[in-house]
Amino acid sequence: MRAGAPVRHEEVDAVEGRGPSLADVAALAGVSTQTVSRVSMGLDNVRPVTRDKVLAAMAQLGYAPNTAARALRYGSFRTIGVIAHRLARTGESRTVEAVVEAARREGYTVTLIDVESPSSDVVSAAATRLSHQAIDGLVIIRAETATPDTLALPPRLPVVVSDSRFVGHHPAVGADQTDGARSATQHLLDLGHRTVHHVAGPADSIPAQLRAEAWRDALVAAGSPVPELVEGDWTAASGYDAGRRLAADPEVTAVFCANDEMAAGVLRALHEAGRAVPGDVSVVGFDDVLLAGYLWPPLTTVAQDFDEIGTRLVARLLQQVRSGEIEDDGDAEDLHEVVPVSLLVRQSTAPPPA
Amino acid sequence: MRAGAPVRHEEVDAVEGRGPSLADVAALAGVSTQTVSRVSMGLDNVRPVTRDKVLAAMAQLGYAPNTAARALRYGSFRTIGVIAHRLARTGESRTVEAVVEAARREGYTVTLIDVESPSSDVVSAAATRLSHQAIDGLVIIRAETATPDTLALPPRLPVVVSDSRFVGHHPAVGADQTDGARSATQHLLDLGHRTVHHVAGPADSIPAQLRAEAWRDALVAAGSPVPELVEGDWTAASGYDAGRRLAADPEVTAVFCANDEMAAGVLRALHEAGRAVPGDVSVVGFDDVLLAGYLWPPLTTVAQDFDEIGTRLVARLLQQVRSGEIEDDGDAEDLHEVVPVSLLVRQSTAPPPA
DNA sequence: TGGCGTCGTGTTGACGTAAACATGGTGACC
DNA sequence: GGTCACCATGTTTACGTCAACACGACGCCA
Repeated sequence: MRAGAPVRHEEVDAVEGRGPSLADVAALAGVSTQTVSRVSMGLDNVRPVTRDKVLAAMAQLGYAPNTAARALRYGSFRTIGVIAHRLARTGESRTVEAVVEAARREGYTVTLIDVESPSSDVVSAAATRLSHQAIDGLVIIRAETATPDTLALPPRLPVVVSDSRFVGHHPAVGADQTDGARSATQHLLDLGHRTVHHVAGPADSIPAQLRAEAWRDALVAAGSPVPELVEGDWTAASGYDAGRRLAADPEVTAVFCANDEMAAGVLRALHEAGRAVPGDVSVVGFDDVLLAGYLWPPLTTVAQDFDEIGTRLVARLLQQVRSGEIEDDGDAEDLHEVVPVSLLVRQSTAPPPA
Repeated sequence: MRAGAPVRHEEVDAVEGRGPSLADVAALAGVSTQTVSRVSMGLDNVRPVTRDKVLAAMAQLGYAPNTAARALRYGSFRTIGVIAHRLARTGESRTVEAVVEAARREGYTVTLIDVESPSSDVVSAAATRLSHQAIDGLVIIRAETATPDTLALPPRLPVVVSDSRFVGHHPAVGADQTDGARSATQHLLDLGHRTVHHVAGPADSIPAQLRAEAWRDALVAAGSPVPELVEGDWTAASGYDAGRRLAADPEVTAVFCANDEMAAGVLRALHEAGRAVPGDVSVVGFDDVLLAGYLWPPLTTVAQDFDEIGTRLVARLLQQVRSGEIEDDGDAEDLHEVVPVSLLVRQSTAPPPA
């Protein structure tokens, strides 16, 4: 039930720390509220003398427009909601930062919810919570394990998502997972490796699936044997575990990791096992996190253009907000924007040992 | 000028994708808006029969309460603002994540602004943007180079900050920088190093100053010579530059870096110079970023308890919000909460070479 | 000089909600 | 059986802002 949740306001109500309003400024300046409103909005049909009086009064009282009242008038909050999963991890914060910045350029602010789990019910609850707050649209970042069928979103709320499970349901913007994984794998094959091992993300994650698939396809296309993949959970710790197993196998000369954090774990495991990188084993990551270039050796990785993704997410969302149309059906092709990625070759990859 | 920025609303205005209101539901259910309001708020002084009629009408129309109107009535959005500097960097996202989570537990959501520069005017502008009725309180995370004198904040807005430059002006919660830097330095001295070099953060950053001071004090207290410090800008790249200089000096056997990212840069520079860590040179960082344990070698560092900091920031802020009092003066001691840090000894530190 | 546009400013009303107050009906108690 | 308390519900009003309209003053041109 959307509307049944009681909202307790007593404490806040008791405070009433309301600031000065148009009326207060108007009284002080000796003009009408409408004139103050005009000055506040920067309209030019106010005499300079009057304007100055009003500005002085505003400054004296510390006036700032009341967003709630404006939102009520306009039916718009100029705010977008963002649901992110484990903000501090991986590319999450990069994307959020880009979304925040893109929104700012458009005059929108961002309200953020961080969910511990990307499952449908948790994301649904977060969306409902946000919709009760003041938002005009919603950006869902990597609701990896949520499916469109089970995700209950408020009606009439524009939505964009940053991964591709929702293609055909909501507009999506995402990095070209497939091309990234393919070129990472191909890079290692081109260096002369017989095959490439893969440390994958969790099986229920769509990006993890796409990357694993592209890795497999690249191997098959090259006629290379396809080793069993090792599944991690995106964390460096899981990469370390995977790395220990891979390090024990002298056949392993090339590892493609589904993200940089797991790659860092693999690197540590290889170091501990005394296997040289890239001399004995080459390693490639995905994401280009800030520290990727300062791991040892500096990590070859697939760089996602987070800024571009954030910008396009916001653009796509505001397009819906402004048109008043929710793109919840229509041509699936149109709904999915793919942002190119680029392979950053650093020093963790080399030809296999002779 | 606080209120002068014109706000364009035409496009949004034209859309008017307004949902059903109390009045619509009331008309359909054949009751007054007030009764609908009571049902919507979950009050119990409504006859079950009437309630059911209203609930049915709500469901039929897909009614959801209008947040703007509620906020206007109450003078509160149940939202707190967070100003962060370079969200994707360092411990920033960890703190933001903790603040978001703590706010959620209290029934508040978080509106986020990410500023590119921590200077006074930029932060002031951000605060103004967030200001007043749109948020009930403001958390400023590391306004490192802003000073209380030049930082113009909206009046009557509860504020907490996460570093200590504002002690005596706003309540602050922060990690125990001094103890962290001291124990990091002492740890290296205890291992037998003659002295400890320091890669500092930018000179205008308060945490950087505190860490550098504590490092110096620890050396002086131990009767060790105090080498010239090397200044970085928190980035791994600057740490790398600093590391190249330090690596060239055979006298250097121990380096304390003001954050983990610069430590990562130093590690890379030492590796490239062929100096073993920790065999030839020991390195300590600060922050315990997610990858710290998976650098090579795993980095000894000072862990900040970001969760605790975030929780206390929110608690402190809501205390002000609820009491309606702004703690902008009073006992400076009371205004500054220090959260303990802990030294995590991993494998990047060892006794100096014989 | 009279009519008419234009410009600066004031007045009214509406956005959706909920508190405060008003009303009318029911039952209890003396 | 009359008074009173109480309960469910309706009516009024205010929150702050801004669009729409109203209005008076001035200047322009016929």
